[in-house]
Amino acid sequence: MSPEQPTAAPPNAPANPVQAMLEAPLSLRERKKLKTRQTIRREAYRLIAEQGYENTTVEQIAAAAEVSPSTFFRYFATKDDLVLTDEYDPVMITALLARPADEPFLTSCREALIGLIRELLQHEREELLTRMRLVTEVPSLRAGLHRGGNSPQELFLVALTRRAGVEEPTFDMRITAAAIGAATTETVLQWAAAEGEQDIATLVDHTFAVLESGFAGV
Amino acid sequence: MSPEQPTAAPPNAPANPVQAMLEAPLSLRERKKLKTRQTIRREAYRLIAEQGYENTTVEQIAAAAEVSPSTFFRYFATKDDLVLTDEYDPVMITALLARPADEPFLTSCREALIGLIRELLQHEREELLTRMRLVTEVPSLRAGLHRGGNSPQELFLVALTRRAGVEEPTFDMRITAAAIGAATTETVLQWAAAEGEQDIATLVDHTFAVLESGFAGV
DNA sequence: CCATCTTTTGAGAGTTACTGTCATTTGATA
DNA sequence: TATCAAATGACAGTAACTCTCAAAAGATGG
Repeated sequence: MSPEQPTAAPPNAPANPVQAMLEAPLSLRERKKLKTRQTIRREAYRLIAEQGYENTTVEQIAAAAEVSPSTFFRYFATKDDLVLTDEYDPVMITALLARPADEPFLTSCREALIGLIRELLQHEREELLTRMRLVTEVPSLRAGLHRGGNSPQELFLVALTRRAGVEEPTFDMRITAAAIGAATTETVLQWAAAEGEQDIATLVDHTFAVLESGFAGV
Repeated sequence: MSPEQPTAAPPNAPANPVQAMLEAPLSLRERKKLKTRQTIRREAYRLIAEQGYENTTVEQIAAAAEVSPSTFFRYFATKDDLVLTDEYDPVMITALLARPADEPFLTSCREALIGLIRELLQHEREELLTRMRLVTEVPSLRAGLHRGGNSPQELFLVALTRRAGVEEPTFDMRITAAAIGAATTETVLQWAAAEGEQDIATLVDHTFAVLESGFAGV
């Protein structure tokens, strides 16, 4: 019924996950869907840049993308999802699970994060900046960041649970994922707030140093 | 225009902040406002318990509380605020700032938290449990937890900034507040998920031990 | 007690995000 | 070319808000 998200890259996919997804052979139907999705997003970002997020209605976006409002909601469950969803969570989880299991989890996170972000910056730097700026500025988006499923917090929790090979996460895992996820989010937002002028790897390193130190500095 | 929140307890208020707020001399107008606010909340919780959160409309709540929908929104900016807002943030900040300035921030947080929670449990244990259960279950509430102003994250950030005596929080303060705030939230939710049967002081202690250790265990 | 000013309230109209249904179109398949 | 499944659009409906304005009720000074 609803259009599928692009599937996660398999473990043996090419090094660049973004390219990997784009290179996959697609049927006409799938190409059209992808195109529609991209058109909606593109037109949405254009209108939002012109008028602001709150002043841009779903109806306007749908009209600009030449689809009906119904169709808009078939591609994005909510207006917020335009900005909040991306397709990198599975990639990040894969990257996390690819790290040695006996490595401290903080180290795994730092390395996986830096790797993924570097990749993203090469291809979608501007879009990422725009998105993060919107998230910072629009309250409903800021809130939505922590909604079920696609928050960094959930992501780290899944990785931790799987790595431990258990079904249900423990309390320790929950608080760990929560803390690391929140700190990570804050770091990316900080980077966007500085217009991307600070080196994000340095910021991430710094964040994880603070986490590792047990917040000794404050 | 909009009804005022009960003001923060002054530094030299009685030990129990809840009582302190209730003991303040109130004009007839203020008493009515407080009563209206309490009635709305009480009727709302009653209806929500019967029908669930999503199935309970603002119109129903307003009718049950015998006010107009307009008035509902004068008392609660959003339906979510019924569950998400409380009046303890200023109390917590005061408690945090009352700790010695050279104490590690983590210690200050742990002690202030345990103190406040113990206080709350004596008077509003059931309501707190209900609220936290709702927050866990209803997605929009879970998201709203992190919205501007009344999240633990914001609260810790304000405390950190004031304690350092500066205007703008540093990057370190941001990630620290984010991590501690998220871990704290998770802890309280865990307590509620276990129906309040675990000792919350023990849970909090455990959480802060994990934070202090630099996540050495995972 | 009365007159006046201010705050609070209710009524009503309007906007917008979202849901659900159903008939039509369009790509896939044999 | 005929058939089936997926995608779309039109439409009606719901509910959370927002705004405006006039009426009601408490505060205040005489």
